Amino acid sequence: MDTQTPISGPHGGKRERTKVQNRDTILHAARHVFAELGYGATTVRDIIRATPLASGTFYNYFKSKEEVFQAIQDESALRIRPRLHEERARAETVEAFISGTFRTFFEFVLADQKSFHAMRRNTDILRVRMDTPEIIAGFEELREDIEAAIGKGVFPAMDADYLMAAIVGVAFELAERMLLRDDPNPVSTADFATALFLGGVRALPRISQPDKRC
Amino acid sequence: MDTQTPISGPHGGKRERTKVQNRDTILHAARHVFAELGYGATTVRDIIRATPLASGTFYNYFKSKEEVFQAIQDESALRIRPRLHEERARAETVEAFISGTFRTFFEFVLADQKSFHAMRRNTDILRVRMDTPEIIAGFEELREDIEAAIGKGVFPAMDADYLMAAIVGVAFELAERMLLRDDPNPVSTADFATALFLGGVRALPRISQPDKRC
DNA sequence: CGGAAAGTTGACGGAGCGTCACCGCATACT
DNA sequence: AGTATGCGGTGACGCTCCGTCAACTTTCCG
Repeated sequence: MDTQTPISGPHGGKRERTKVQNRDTILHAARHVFAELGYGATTVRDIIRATPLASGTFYNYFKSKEEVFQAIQDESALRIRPRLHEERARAETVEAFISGTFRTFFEFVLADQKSFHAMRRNTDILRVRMDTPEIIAGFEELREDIEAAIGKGVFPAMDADYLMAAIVGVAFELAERMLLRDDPNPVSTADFATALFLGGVRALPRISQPDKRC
Repeated sequence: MDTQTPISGPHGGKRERTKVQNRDTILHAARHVFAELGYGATTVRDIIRATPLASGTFYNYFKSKEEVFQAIQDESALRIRPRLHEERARAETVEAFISGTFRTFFEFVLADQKSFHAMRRNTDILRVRMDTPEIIAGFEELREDIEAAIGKGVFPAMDADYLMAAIVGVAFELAERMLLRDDPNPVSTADFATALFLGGVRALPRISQPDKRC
């Protein structure tokens, strides 16, 4: 007995195992293809071809390339969301709230560069941003954290929705610019954003020679 | 003579006239279809079908739906760019520079709502932003205007590239939020952004009840 | 008026799409 | 172990969209 243990248990079953394995195979291949061709140029067939599976099998797991992409994005969002939330929940000051958010985000983006680039980049001039359920939840969590901070008296009472949008806009746009630089520096990028949100343009770090790059 | 004036001049020629007319027909149809289906779901065939022209004719004018979309975007960009530039060139203070930029932008977006929405919205959760040559030129113009303002002593010496990115990020993200509201108000939205850039979070307009909408 | 050039047409081969009847293998039951 | 059951992988199929191009129509101009 127990020679090659085809345990029929609900989790050790062959069915279950190949199911997660197939899903993983597809996601892995998709990550590769998206990075290679960009989101826009990628076809479902490209992903399938990068896989030993048949086309029908793909559709057992995902409805479209959008859904695959979404699954990949959600994975990233799920990794960073708790970090951001904890950072902000701990914050006793505006400084800690803002700087913690930006620093965590830019550091994550740099580490997760590949996924972030695939997310924003596309063929040529078309940029794509997919706001998956997890990402939208992240935005709403930010808004709630702002509202909580207002409640705690850390922030003045203001339009939390607009502030959330402003933070998101700056975070994504600066992240992209940061990645274009020769030596991306999440700390100094976060410092820039933090100074802006704390004191406005006049509080921005002074520099003698603006960091000029195309 | 001069019954239906088939003037053969280089500009009154029938050839020339139908050329601009066809192009216009396609652009008009495309605007309609993009607004109807969203950018992602639209196919070249959809645009052709919304037109009395044959498929081959379409390709005499545009290579792809991307190119049509780009032409539409460029049109908007060409309308707003000079306004923004003049506003900023006139600015003698940081206030005027920032507030002029945001106010002009949000007012334009509201008026041009349809085009902007087609630009950002897409099927469900996928957002598309196409940075056409004209739009990129607009970003670079903003950076140059910032650098010029630094030169004039209006701005302190800072990372103009990052500031440009921050302004762009806030402008686009707030514009989208603004359009989601029941009664979009470009002035108060611009006031919010301006206060943020002038004095940071603590300078933001106070409100008793945050404007909560999903 | 007539020849040349420019522009339009739509049918065509090629590719991606999503489906579904088929079938092999893991699972469940005796 | 042997057998029945049905899950899920397979890939060919019908469909749509793609971009092209040879044939045709219209405009231009001498």
